[in-house]
Amino acid sequence: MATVEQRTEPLGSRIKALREAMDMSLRDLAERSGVSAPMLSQVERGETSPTLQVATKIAGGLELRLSQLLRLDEGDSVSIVRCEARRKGPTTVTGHSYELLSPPLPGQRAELSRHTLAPGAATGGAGDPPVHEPGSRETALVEAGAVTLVCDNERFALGTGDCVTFDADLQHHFENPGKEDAIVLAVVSAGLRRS
Amino acid sequence: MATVEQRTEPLGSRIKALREAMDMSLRDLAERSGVSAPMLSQVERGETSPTLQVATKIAGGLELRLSQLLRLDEGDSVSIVRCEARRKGPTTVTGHSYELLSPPLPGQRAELSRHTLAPGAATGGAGDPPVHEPGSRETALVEAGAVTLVCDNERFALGTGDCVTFDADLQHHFENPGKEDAIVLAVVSAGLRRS
DNA sequence: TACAGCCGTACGTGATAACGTACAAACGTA
DNA sequence: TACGTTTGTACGTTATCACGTACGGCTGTA
Repeated sequence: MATVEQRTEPLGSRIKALREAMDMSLRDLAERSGVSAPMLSQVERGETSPTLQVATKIAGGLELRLSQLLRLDEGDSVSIVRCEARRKGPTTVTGHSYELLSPPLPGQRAELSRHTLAPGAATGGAGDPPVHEPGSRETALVEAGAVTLVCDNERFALGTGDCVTFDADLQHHFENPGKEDAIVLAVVSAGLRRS
Repeated sequence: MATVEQRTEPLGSRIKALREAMDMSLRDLAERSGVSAPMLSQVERGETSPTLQVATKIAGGLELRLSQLLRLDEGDSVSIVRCEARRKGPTTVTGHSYELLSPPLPGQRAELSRHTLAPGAATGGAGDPPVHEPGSRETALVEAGAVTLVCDNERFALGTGDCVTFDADLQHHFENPGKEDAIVLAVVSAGLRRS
């Protein structure tokens, strides 16, 4: 019977490396995680595919969330986007323009964009599409001017230098109530497909 | 026998919601993922805890990485860090100071920091601690001046407005070769514990 | 009213994940 | 050298995961 040769090895190696980095034996991790030592051994060597239940326990024993543990085997290298090579975002609303600063690669963890808002303008209308994918989270920094964040029908006033973090899958947009241009730097992290 | 009432429901609901959002039936997802429809049904209802193998397949059928799928059940709400409430980072090297812009909460996906580099200064020495946790990834935007990124012994020259993304668990630091202060905005995403 | 088609779920079976125990090798100490 | 301890792994058993099949409930069409 030709065993399917499933790609579970890298995770096993990762677990082993992390465990050893924390200077723990299999039995130490077993006690901390509530998973038996032999099971851990098998998982580390890729001889078995753990259940989400035990995988979660193992991650917990390593003081990690399972999502963090799994995320370790992705992406690579260095990627530069030159100032002049920034991708302009489509201008759908007058008074709002933006550029994408992070590289257009799949598997990015965070997308950086720089938004310019004219006085009185807003990013997207009241209840428009500018809602991000489920599970995504946004961090925004006001570089210049002042803006109002409207998130889930609540309003938050933000001045220059203020920084806000919120669930980006909620209905939200920024407004510029001032007399001058406002510049907002936005970091959207952990988005999904299916817009 | 009192079944353990394991907390696997939220993931199941998530899967169901995503599947329905993509307008797919259990059998559709079964074909796309290679997991049987009855299995999917049980997972969605939290009646069983899938193997990492099949969980990966399910995520694949939803066009997601498993880490992304799992990440959906964390965090919440809005969190503001006022300009004057920024936490100053410890100044260990002369000529380098920085502030933390993102909130000091656990479970953050991305940490935003703003670094000021005096002429000739560098963030951390040559091969010093400023290496982030395994698996973390960093996106840096040069706001002012020019800097040189040294990542894994390779050098990258960056001008104002340039943006770079790289694996932050590699040996790296920034240098300011210019005559004026340089300001770098850094986004570190997906870090782990255990520095 | 039928019938064809799909939906999600209950059932029974084989595969395997996860446990507890027991073992051989490596280490430190007396 | 001999012993106690700890390391990681092999073994056999039980729990449960994952499959294929089959069923009742809906929806739309003839």
